[in-house]
Amino acid sequence: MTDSQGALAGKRERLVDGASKLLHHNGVAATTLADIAQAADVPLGNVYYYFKSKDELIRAVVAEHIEQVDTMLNTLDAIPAPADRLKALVRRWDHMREVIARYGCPFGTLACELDRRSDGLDLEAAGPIRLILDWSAAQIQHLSSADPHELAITLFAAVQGGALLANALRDPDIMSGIADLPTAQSAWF
Amino acid sequence: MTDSQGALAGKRERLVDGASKLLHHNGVAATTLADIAQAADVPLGNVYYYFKSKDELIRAVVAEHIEQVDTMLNTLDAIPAPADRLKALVRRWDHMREVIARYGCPFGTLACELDRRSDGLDLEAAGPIRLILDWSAAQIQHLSSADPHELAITLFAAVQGGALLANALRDPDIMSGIADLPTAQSAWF
DNA sequence: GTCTATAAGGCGATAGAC
DNA sequence: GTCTATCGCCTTATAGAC
Repeated sequence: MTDSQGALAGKRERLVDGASKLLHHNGVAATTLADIAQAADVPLGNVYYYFKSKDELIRAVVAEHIEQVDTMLNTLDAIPAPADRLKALVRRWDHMREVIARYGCPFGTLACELDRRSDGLDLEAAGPIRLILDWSAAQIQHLSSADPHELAITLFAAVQGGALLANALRDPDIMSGIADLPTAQSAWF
Repeated sequence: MTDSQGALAGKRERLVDGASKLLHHNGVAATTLADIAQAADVPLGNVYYYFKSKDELIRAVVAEHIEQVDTMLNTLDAIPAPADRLKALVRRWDHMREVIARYGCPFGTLACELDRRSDGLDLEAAGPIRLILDWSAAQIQHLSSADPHELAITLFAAVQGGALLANALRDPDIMSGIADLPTAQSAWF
């Protein structure tokens, strides 16, 4: 119950964690329930005791992402200066550069793939992105007289665009280049 | 033979054009050969006379994208000043902002979805992006003493990140905001 | 070259024993 | 609550008439 990664965690938790990883690495469409069940060491038929459909399992993954972002932003709030909080945010993506170069940003790629749907899931998948943008805008409000919403978008667009290019070109250094930008360093705040 | 969009174009051309649109709007996985055949007004079984598999049809779509980018860049080359060429490049994406807000950048989303594969198609899908980056770097070389490759990535990352956020938030104005940036305006070249 | 009919396989989802 | 067996559908791909 307490272990968030290992085999001792609850079955529901193992299913969500396994699905999260597989969706990121292989994409939504290529990931089957059989794959997820195997990764979580749960028999296929038992998945439906915890989730009534594949879509609902994906929804749980999105909710888990939102939870992770929320935790991350709360951690960043402990940093005294707002400008340093923003720099630390960008540094998080730089630290994930190897994974990003292979599989892209987990939030960005999932939003991109689910955005093509017209059930509610397309908008839900934007949740983590909305959270980060709103938080960033709040930090910027302390720093600049310019439009915080617009500056937040500029900042995170650089991160997401950098992640996309790093992934397409399989080049982790692109993420570092983005993190070193004056933009990301909040020199213009 | 000469019509590139209408029903008079050759079947192969209609198939590629229809597939290109459907892959952009619905994604690779959700698009079936039956959908493509119907959009192109070609019987399902006949598709296999022109393409030996779905993957090869997707490959043809990527090749078509590369062709389109090549044509676009040649057109931009007619603009006298390199700085104006770069601005015009970014403006192209701004002009597509409504489509981008609904379906994302055609090149970016396709690269993102195909990047999760390990056959050759993942790297081929990065072709349009590579072309644009190389061309941008060449323009920047006329303008700045800084690293042209890095500046080109900064510029196009802003465009691609903006497209991703515009799509996730369903907000076309984000694309305009990116186009108005000093970065995109090449103020720092 | 064109098209219909269908084969072959994989998937999400369910039934029902335990 | 757990798990096995399997159903029914959809998709890619092919066989073969025209």
